[in-house]
Amino acid sequence: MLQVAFIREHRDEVIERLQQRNMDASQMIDNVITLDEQRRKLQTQLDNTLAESNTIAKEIGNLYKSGKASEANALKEKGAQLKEDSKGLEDQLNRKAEELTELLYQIPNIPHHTVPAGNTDEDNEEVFKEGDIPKLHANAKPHWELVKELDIIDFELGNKITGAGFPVYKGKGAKLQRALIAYFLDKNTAAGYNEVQVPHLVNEASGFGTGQLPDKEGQMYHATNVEPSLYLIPTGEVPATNIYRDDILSLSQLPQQLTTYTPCFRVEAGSYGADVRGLNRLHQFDKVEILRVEHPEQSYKAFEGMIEHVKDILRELKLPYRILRLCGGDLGFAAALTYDFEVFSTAQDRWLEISSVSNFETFQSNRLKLRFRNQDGKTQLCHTLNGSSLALPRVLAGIIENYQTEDGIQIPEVLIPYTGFDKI
RNA sequence: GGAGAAAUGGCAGAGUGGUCGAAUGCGGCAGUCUUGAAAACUGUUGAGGGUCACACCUCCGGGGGUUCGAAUCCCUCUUUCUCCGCCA
Repeated sequence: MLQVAFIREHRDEVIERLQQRNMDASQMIDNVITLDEQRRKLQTQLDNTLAESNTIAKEIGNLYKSGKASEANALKEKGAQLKEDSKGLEDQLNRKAEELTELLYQIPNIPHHTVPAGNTDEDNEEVFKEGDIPKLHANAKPHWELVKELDIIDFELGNKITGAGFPVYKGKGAKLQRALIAYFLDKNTAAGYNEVQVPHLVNEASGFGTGQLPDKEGQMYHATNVEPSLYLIPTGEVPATNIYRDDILSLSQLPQQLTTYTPCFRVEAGSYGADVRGLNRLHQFDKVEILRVEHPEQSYKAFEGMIEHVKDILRELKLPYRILRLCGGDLGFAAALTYDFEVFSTAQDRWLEISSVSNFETFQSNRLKLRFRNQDGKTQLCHTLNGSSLALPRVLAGIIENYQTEDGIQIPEVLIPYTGFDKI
């Protein structure tokens, strides 16, 4: 969420930069400024009332001590009246503050100045491309056919147990999946990310902290038969980032680098057609995530570092990929800048998104109250970043499709030590 | 699941109705001393709101209550610890 003080001081700039998202925020921004003014006015009134009430309470204490009970009793009435006043003011203040917060929740992050204009994914800007697209044999097939023939991923079985979008990985398919997870985690920890295992259900405060709530309420599975209700995580980002909620880090604690492997659960309502075939879109999938908490001056350098890291993994896997800089219209609610990685699937003849690296700047940390103590000893909001390294199903799809041969699927060399076999 | 105890600033730990945003110690920061460091000494050191800056307000696990006044009393929830039971 954007900082009110920033909005107040940079009204025109905020409106102008949000236009990059194809939204006219002027009305919202002006409402924020008005609500904030009203809020502060009420706060002052309340403070003054409480100050008076405090003074009287002290006086009464002194009067009792000096034995002037009757005078003290006279003052009590006034104190009671002030208390009543303060309650009324407090109610008004809370309502106003809530209204302001709700409005702020609806305003997305300000795009980074490099974010290109545009409405849809067609307007995303390709910034990098690497790797050879393999020439497949004549009988090459998409992964959903291959995995069925080889009996390594069973969609129908998952459908029986749970429903569509919850596949069962079997035999070498399961092993390959596990190999990828181990390989990703090893790469990430070698690069300095600390491995953590986190809960797969989170409370409401965590959902708000990273910005999934209230924006993506409908996208998350929600367990409501427990009190308080819990959400199944749509990404490891949510629990991992919330590790830092309400923290004040020292300069020496920055940067923080985490990596975590988690399943991810997404409702994905309204999806249909070829986009969602096979592994392309699931309700449950695995992902290894990398996450950083950075000094604001370092965050874009860190962003580049994360991009290079993901590149390195894809190079090792020898998968052809490209990097897109998301346009304003495609940029996620909380992100200031996002680069998507896409692997080319030869058999499907299309690009599959396998990673998304974002800098949220202070958007998440403002909600999280994640701060650090700067050189002047003042608290200041950190920048948060995260990215997938990587999302499993589409990497799996990319490997299965691009590495297919007439007599089975070759395993990428770097994975063989993890799988223990070189062909499926 | 049962019984008991507890939750205070970065940490430890005082504080049972007004003089408490809170003793003291440790840690942190700054200074003195030193060639430099350590030690010692001196000062300083929670967060948020508000203000040009002060003033002022809020916060002692969360929420609610009693009172003119709550860290302190009451209710409730959560968490932690000890003992017992059960269990992957």
